[in-house]
Parts: sequence; structure tokens; C-alpha cells
Amino acid sequence: MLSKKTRYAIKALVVLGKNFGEAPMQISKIASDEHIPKKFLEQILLDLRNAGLLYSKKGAGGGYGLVKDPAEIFVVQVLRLTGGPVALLPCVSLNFYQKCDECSNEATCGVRDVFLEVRNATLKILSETSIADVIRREGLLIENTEV
Amino acid sequence: MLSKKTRYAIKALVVLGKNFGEAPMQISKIASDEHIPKKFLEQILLDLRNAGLLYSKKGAGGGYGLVKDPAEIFVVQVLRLTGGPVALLPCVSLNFYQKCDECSNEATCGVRDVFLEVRNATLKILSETSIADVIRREGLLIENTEV
DNA sequence: TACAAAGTATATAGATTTAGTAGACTTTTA
DNA sequence: TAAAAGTCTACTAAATCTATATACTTTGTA
Repeated sequence: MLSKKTRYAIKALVVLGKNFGEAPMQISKIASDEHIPKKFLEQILLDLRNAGLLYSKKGAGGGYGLVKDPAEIFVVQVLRLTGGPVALLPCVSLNFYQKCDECSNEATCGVRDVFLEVRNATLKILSETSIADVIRREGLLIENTEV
Repeated sequence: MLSKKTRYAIKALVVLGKNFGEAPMQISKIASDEHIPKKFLEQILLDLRNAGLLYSKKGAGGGYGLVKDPAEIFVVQVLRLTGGPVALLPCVSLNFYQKCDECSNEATCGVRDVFLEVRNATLKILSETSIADVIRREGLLIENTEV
């Protein structure tokens, strides 16, 4: 399961993606629109800023905005920045690798092999899906709902 | 990430799968072979037994064994029995569904749509892979390692 | 029939992680 | 110069996970 942190981060980036090119958006606006605790969101946005995804502007009229086009930010990046490994086992994680302490031989572990396949499938989707894609899908879903 | 409980459960089923058709196997044997804390494993095997996957025999010469052929036990079942949802978001989980409390409209949520795709990909693999497959893969990996 | 082997059942402790809150500080604009 | 808005660090409360403890029941066999 994704952590709330990761979920909030994705949601915030989607909102900011829709706002791309406009004036920066305030934390409180994002927080209330998306029902995210404001103080928690502050920390998350700060992390995303420190990672270079967002710019920020202090003072009256300040706020946050995307540094890059939403089409160039991929969901997998957000997972990784907010600490969520993509893999279901530490021993198949690219960015959060850890040896399974109960496993005697990683190279011949059938369980690992299965979850390697799962990781690859997940990774493919999440590294091909950008924030812009998420926004686009939302549009398609709304169309389908209206019909 | 899968919990240790889930990982231990899969490992134990693989061991019992290799032993299928033979005399029941003792908890302590499985625990020491697979480096799993014995007392913890006891609880896990009990759960799997209560779920109908394992039979048990008390007393001297007792132990645990698979009720069904390892080809008929699928990895996804183990995840679910040991409390690990397959989905990365509660709102796309089939067996552990929960509404995302921050989400205003599930039907048109783009984030949900992406993670629905991820869940489907994961589910496909895990529901097509049996304990027998895990054992088979292990064999293939060993061959490749030896060459 | 008594004893040892082995599983059953429930409770609880300890550690870790997650989620959220608090508060004091800095920068910017009007 | 006051209000708006982000920055930074620390802390706490709750949940979950991992593991251990203890007492009990069943079964085989000497």
C-alpha cells in the first residue's frame, strides 16, 4: 500500500499540473481542495521542492508551482521521493534494495523471481505514466461518466 | 512491501510443496531450514491451516502438510490470507476495499485509474503463479546458475 | 499408562513506522 | 510595518508489525 504521504504528493502534483503556467498556488488552497491536512502537506511539498520538482515563492501572493511540464514528471518518481518502494520485496527493489535476511540464496530464490516479474510490470506502468497522463485520464473518466 | 508474515507463509508453502505426498513436516524443521522464528511460524501455519490450505497432525511424528496439490495453490491466495492487499491504494482493492477519505469522486479519479491498472497487472501474475510454479522457477534458476 | 513430541490458543511486549501537530522563524508584498 | 505565505525542526499519538511467553491438548510409543 502506498503511504498517505505518497498519495498526497501525487494529488498535489496533479493539482499543480492543472495549474501549470499560472501563478503559484498556496498550500492552504491545495490542502482544502484535496482534503489534505495542511501542516502535513507543507512538509510534503517542501520535500518535492528540495527534490527539484517544485519551485516556491514566499510572501503574499506566493505559493508552489511545477518546475517542469507535467508531461515530464512520472508517477514512479513521486513514489521514490516519498519513500515508497515500488517492489514488494526488498531484495527486488532497485532503489531500496536490501537483502532478505531469511533467504539463503538470492540468485536461486523462486519467490524472488516471481516478485521480480511483479516489480517489472509495476515499474513499466508507473514509469510510463506522467502527471499529465493522470490529468488526461481524469478527463476521459469524466466524459464517460457524463454520457 | 509484503510483510514478513506473508513472506514466511510463502516460503513455508514452498517447502511443504516440495514435501507434498510425503509424511507431514514439523514446524521446527521448516523454521530452522528457512531461518524463520519458530513461534512466529507456528501462528502463520495455524492461520493457513484454519484457511484450509494445510492439514496438521499433533503428537509424535506429527507436523504440517499441504491439503491440495501445490499446483492448485496460488501466490495471490497467500497474500490475501496473511493480510497483504495486492492493491497499492485501498480504493482499488478487491478484497480490502476502502474509500480514500481524501478523494471526492472515485469514479473520475485519475490516480485511482492508474493504480487500477497496476493492480490488474500484479493480480494477473500472482493469480497465475502457483506454489508449484515457484518451485519450478527455482529449479530453472539453479540450472542457469550451475552452467 | 506415563512421558515426550508436536501442534493449539491467547496474550502481551517491544520496535518501528506513519500520520499528524506545534511553534517559532524568514521572506515578500502592499 | 503588518499580513501573507513558505521554512524548519521537533515532537507526539496511534497503528502496525514482529516476535515471544505461557499454558494447554492430542498422539504415539516404550
